Amino acid sequence: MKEKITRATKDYLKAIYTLSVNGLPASTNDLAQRLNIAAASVTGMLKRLAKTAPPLVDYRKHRGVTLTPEGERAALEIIRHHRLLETYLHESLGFSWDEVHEEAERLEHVISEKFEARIDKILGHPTHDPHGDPIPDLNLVMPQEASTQLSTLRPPQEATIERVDAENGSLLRYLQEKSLIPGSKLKIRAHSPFDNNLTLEINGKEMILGPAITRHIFIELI
Amino acid sequence: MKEKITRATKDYLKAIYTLSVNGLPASTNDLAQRLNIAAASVTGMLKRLAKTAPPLVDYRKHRGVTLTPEGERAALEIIRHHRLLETYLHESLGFSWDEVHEEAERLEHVISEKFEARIDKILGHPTHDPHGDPIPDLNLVMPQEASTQLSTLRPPQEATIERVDAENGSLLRYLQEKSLIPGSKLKIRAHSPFDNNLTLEINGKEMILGPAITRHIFIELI
DNA sequence: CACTATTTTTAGTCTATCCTAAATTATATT
DNA sequence: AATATAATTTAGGATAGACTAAAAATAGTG
Repeated sequence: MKEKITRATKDYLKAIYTLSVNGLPASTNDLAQRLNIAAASVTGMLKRLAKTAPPLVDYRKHRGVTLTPEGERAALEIIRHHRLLETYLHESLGFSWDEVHEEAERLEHVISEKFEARIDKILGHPTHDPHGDPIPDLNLVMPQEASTQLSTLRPPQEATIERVDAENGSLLRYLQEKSLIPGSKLKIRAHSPFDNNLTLEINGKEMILGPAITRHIFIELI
Repeated sequence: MKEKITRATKDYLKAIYTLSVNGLPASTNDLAQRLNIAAASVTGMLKRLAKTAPPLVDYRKHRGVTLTPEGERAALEIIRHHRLLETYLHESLGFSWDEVHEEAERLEHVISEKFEARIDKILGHPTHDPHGDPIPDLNLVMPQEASTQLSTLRPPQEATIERVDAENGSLLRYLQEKSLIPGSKLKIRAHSPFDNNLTLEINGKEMILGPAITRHIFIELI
């Protein structure tokens, strides 16, 4: 009775999942932008996804989509593949953290459960990928995700970087150069009003970062 | 000017390559069988492949297909991916030799040149995959392939198994159980006429094998 | 609350790749 | 050479997933 879940379907489910973390439905337009597909095409696809058996999404005209339990399950499976792969590419194959996303994006659709199990074991059942994103466990339970943005801190708070929310290669390379990576400890030295720049210290080095950057960095207070 | 080479295209090129090792064209029917596609569909696809720019195959009605230099290049790239992957899955991820084919079949289409280069390096630039099939090198030059069938030997010849030509999982498991794997040394003890069974000794154990098996095993005389 | 700007959907196409059934061509056998 | 069998091609469709242009619905603003 199970419908075949194609590559395109998986991409949609994954996108819907990440766009609706807060529980709110994902909009047609946001999906179109993230998937690089015309909005009209997204509408067509959502209709199809909504009438599979069992339905993968809950879609209502002009109101956006959410995942059904089945859809969420499928999304989590792919996300688990993706993040395990990113970790594996980084740890075992020496890919830099700005390269792993693109490669994992292609591999995630074709690896078997066996492949997944092997790399999971080799990596020691990791809970987070190189960007700090949580990896759903074998039962597809998603670990807690760091949710405090660096941009919300004020002196003299101190924190550890837990997660970086970016797929863009050049931004990631920039962050790495500044040691703005998961695990780094930092102290807030100053905050400037109006532009919301933060002055912070990492590894004894001071730097000033604007909100366009600090919004993408998630931390845990020390 | 380069045409996009799709997944289906690659599958066809690979199949044509392996079906025409001897230089003879591959037939529509053989391709259909190997690819599990209706013969009529193969005809349609071959026509398309013949009129890309540059053409990937040389196709003439009722005469079969051969690869053009461009087609052969593309085929060798995929075969390199496939065989490197099989080797990697076996050596580094602990897949058994009867499992690697299926997994590699899916992965070969999506790995990047970087991924290829990494596993090639990790494996020490292997020249043969776990079944003994030669792996084209970086310049796509194919190493010499063992071409003497075990079925042609007669007592008291001795040989080393170089290659096993099979994709079927249960046959592969059977061969492994009998130590009929690349590297094994064997002695021909007897040959029975009519049924062409061979009695041979491997690791001190004797066994009798019919031509349905010995035809798929390729050796190098000692 | 009416009007405009934005978002979303409808309608009509397109391409790649597959299918089945029928027609044609090639090969083998008398 | 005539015929039967096998292999191949033609013809006509189907489907998934994308596109553009135009229509419709929603949301924001005076």
